[in-house]
Amino acid sequence: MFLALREEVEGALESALAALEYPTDDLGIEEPPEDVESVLASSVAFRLAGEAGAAPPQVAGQLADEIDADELTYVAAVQTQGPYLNFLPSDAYLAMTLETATEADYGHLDDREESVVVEHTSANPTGPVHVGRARNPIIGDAVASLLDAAGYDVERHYYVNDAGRQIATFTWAYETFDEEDLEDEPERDRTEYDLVRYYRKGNAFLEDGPEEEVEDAEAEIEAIMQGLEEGDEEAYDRVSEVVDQVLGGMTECLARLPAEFDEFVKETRFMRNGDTNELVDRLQELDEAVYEDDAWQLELDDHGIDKNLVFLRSDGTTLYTTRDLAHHEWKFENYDRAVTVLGEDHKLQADQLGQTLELLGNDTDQLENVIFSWVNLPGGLGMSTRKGTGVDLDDLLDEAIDRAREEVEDRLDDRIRDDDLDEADIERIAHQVGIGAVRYDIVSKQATKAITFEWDQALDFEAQSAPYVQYVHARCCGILEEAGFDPTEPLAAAGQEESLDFDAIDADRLETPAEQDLLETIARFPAVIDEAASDLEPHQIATYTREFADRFNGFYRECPVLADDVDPEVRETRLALVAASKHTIANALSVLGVAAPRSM
RNA sequence: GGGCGCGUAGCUCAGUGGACAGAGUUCUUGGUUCCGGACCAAGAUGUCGCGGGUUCAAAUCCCGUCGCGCCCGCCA
Repeated sequence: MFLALREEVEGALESALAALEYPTDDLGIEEPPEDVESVLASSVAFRLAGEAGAAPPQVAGQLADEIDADELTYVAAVQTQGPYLNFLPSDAYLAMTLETATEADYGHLDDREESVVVEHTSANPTGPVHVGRARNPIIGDAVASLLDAAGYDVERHYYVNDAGRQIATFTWAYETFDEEDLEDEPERDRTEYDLVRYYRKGNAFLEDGPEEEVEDAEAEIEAIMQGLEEGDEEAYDRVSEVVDQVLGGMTECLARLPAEFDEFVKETRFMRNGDTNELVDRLQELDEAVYEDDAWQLELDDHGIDKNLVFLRSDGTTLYTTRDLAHHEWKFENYDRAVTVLGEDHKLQADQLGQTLELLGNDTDQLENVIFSWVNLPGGLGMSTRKGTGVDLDDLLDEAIDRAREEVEDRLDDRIRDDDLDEADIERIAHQVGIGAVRYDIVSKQATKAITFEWDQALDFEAQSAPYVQYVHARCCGILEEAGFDPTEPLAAAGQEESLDFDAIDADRLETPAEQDLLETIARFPAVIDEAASDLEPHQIATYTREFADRFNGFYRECPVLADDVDPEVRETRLALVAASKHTIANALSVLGVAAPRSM
C-alpha cells in the first residue's frame, strides 16, 4: 500500500509543481524521521527557493496549498513543517493496508514475468563447507528468496567446478592413496569428511614428496585434465566418482541451513557439449586476442583491466574462466537476468568475465554480482580446505543448536505461558533458534563488510538477533491461538475454526499511536522488499524485521487484544492487526531463510 | 607498487545528499492480579579515520591522505 501511496504523492506533487511552473525533475521524496507524524515527505522546497525568490518554508506553503488532499485516496492532509512537506496517511490507507496484510502472501509483489538465475556457493567440491564459505549460501539463498518475493521467477544454481586442476589433483590422490596412508580419522561420518583426507594428503605429497614421484603424479594430473578437455568419457567418470561423492556430502551440510538448489551445473557440461571449444574459437577472433608465451590471452588494458586473461594454456587446455564464459552465455540464453553471489577474492575474475562477455557481443546489463567480504577467524587467521584450517559449518550449526537447546531448557521453568512443550518441541525450537541465529547474524550485515567470526557473538540469543524477531512471531501465534485460530494455516483458510469478522474490522478503531505506528510499518513491507530486491541487499530486510519487532512490542505493551474489557469491535480489529503482523514477520523471516516458530 | 572494498558510540552494526547521527550490547534501577519476561520502561557515550573541496544542506558526493582487508597465477 505504501507503494501506491508513494505513487499518488509523486503524481500530486508533480502536478502541483507544474501548476506553479516549477521544474518537476526532482521531487525530493523521502521518508520522514520517526518522530514526524507523516509517512512520506518532500524536501523539494529547498531546491526551488532560488528560483521562486522566496524562502523554502514559503515555497513549501505554496505547494501545500496547491495540493488538494480531498482528491487523494491515501493522503489525508498535506502539512508543512518549515521547509518540509509532510503527507499524512488517510484512514483508507490504513484500512486497505489492514485488509491486504491479512493475506498469507503479504509482501509478495506482483509477477514481473522475468526470470533470474541466482548462482551462489559454487564452492569447489574438495571438502567440508567451512564457516569462511558459509556467507555465500546464506546471502545467496536470501538474495534468491528476496527476488522471488519481489515477483521474479527465480532459479537457484550451484556451479560445480569439476574440471579444474584441483579436482584433477583430488582424483589422482583418491586413486593413489589408501586408507592406511592417511594419518587422521574423518572428523565426521560423512563422505566429504572422509575424502578430503585424500585431498590434503595429495597436496602435502606434491609439496614435500620425493621429486621423481611428484613428477609422475603431476604427469598423471596433467593426463586427467587433457582427458577432460578432449571429452574423454573415462576421465569424466574418474573425476565424477570423487566430485559426486564430495558434492553429495556438501549438499547435505548446506541443506541443514537450509540452502537448496534447483540445479547443480557442472562445468564439464560445457566442455562435453562443445560450447567451450566454440567459445575459444570466437575468443581467438577478437581484436584483443594475442598469442604470447605459447598461450592464448586477451589484452583487456583498453577496457580498464590491466591483467591479461589467459583463456588457453600452452598445453591446449582451457581455464576456469574460459568455461565460465560458455556457462554464462548459456545463462543468457535461458534466463532474463543472472545474479552471481561470490567472494571478494573473485572480483578480478568477475570483472574479466563481464568485460569479455561484452566483447563477445553479450548484453551484460543482465549480469549482476553480489560480492561479499571474507570471514576471518579471530587473530586474523584465514580458513582453508586444503590446509585444513577453519571452523566447519557443521560444527558451527551443532554448537548453535546445542546452545539453543540449553537456552530453551533453562527457560522452561519460568515460562509464563502454560503450553507444555514436549521433547519434540524443544528439539524443534533448538533447531529453529540455533540455526536462525547463525543465519541472521550473517545475513543482517552488509555483504561488503568484513566479518571476524566469533562464537559468542554469532550465538548471542538476545539483542538484535534472530530469536528477538522470532519471539515476536511466536507472540503473534500465541494470541491467534488463544483466539481460536490455527496459526500454522493462513488466517483465511477454510480449515480455520474461527474467522475474522471483516465487517467488524475498521482501521478507524486503531486509535492509539502504537497501533498506527505498527500498521504504518506493516504498510511499508512491500516497499522494503522492492527496494532490497533492486539493490540485491537482503540485509535491508533484516533491518526491517528489527524495526518491525520494536513496533510490535510497543503495540503489545499498550494494547491488549483479548482482555475482557476490550470492546468486541476493537478486539476484532486488533486481532486483524495481529494477523497482519504475523504474516509480515513470517514472510520477512522467510526471505532471510530464518524459521518462524509458532512457539519458543 | 597498482586496482577494488571497508573505516560511524568501549564493542557489534544500521543509516550513503536533507529534519537534533540511530539501534543493540554493557552498567544501574524499575516492571508479570492482565494475550508469552528470549519482553518492556528510564538513565549516555560520537573529531561519522584525518585534511581539503562542491552544495542552501555532506557520515553520505569529489580530491588527497592514513589504517585494515581482498586481488594482481598458464589456480579456482
